[in-house]
Amino acid sequence: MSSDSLPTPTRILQATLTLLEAPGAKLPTMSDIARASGVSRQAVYLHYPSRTDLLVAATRYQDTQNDVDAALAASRNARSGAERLDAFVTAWGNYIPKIYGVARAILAVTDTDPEAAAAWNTRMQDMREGCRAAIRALEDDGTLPPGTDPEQATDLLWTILSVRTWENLTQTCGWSQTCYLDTVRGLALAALAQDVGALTDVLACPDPPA
Amino acid sequence: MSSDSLPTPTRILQATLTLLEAPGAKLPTMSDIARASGVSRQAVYLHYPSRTDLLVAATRYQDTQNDVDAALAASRNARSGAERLDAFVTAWGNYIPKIYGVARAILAVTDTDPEAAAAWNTRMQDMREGCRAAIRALEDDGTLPPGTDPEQATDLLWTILSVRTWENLTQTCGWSQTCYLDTVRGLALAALAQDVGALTDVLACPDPPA
DNA sequence: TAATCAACTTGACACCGTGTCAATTGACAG
DNA sequence: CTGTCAATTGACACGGTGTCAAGTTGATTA
Repeated sequence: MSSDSLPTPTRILQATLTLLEAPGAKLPTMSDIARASGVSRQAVYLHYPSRTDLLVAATRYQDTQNDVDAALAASRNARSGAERLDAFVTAWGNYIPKIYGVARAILAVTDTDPEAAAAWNTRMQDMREGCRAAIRALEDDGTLPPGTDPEQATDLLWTILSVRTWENLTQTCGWSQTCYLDTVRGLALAALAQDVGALTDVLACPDPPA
Repeated sequence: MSSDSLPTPTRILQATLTLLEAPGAKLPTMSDIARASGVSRQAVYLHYPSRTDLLVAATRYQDTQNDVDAALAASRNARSGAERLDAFVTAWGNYIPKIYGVARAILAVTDTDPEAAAAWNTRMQDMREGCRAAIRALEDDGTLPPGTDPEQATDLLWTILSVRTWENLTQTCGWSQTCYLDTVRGLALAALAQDVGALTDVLACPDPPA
């Protein structure tokens, strides 16, 4: 087994991700994680001094595994601003499901642990850069609505693309991923690229509203 | 003091709301609440068997105090669908800041306590009815984008008007309430009432992006 | 005046999860 | 053989929730 030969910190991270990504799982305790890692509870603390540290390390590890930057960089090749926005929404929207488990765990402790909140914020700041770039491309095209402050447009796009929005539509409302993508893409184009028809035939997915 | 003459359960609820509504406050413990109520910790459990029960009771109490229904009912008088949507967004958007403290506390335990999640969901279901009605008005006007399923349009509006969205824009991004309102109104009109100019000059609030 | 009853208090305790500490084991390297 | 490092074991403190039993207080009723 390759997992036996991996260094302990990595084994712990992988076990953490496995627990976090299990659909509909309860938020794991340190004991759960230790057990799943095949390691004592104290060994976990030996490598990650607190639960928050571990969760943050888990996101970082996950990012290196998934190569976010590569996925998001694809949108840089788009010519028009609208195309770029489209590509960015698609790339990020498809990335969210991969990180949702970890995001959920971090967001859950965010209310009580300011350190976790800070870590998550800087994590999301990177994504915000992508929003910023997409908005700037629209700005160059002159397709932004008249009188729009690019900073606020970035905030809006960033909010539309937030994990919470994804969670609401797919988890609470039961939308499929493709339906989510179509809608959010249409919403972004309609609101920020003045694309009138962007939402035509979009809100019509054959989904059972769970 | 009028608060001395109030029945204990009510005093507890009021103290809870006061703690919850204090800006930037930590989530209060049962001891905090008892102390603020001028009552022993066990007296709290005497009336509310669990923290979740207390929080849920606090929202209900708050709703009766604020008379949500009256505020939201105003939107029923609008003639056109777009006007109705506008009025509803304004009414609900102005209600969110009042309930945010409690909402925050309930949402925080939602991840671990399914009972709290259920209570909050039914709480939000009422609001969803308002979304549904606004969408239906647009449907009657024929202003919904072609090929739109009203149920999904409702989901989308409901998500746009979610507490999380408000939280993201006003708390995290530092937007003013009026800026939030203008933007969300514009977003809803642009996306669901095909109002092309709804976002013109809207994303231009003189706010310091905190 | 005395008994009663409900609301409330006091203080203890169990349970769980986080985080800490100290003593111990086992393997590997010089 | 000895040191060192990683990991284990088992104990403990702390904070928060929730429970329990015994006592207090004050108003009502006999």
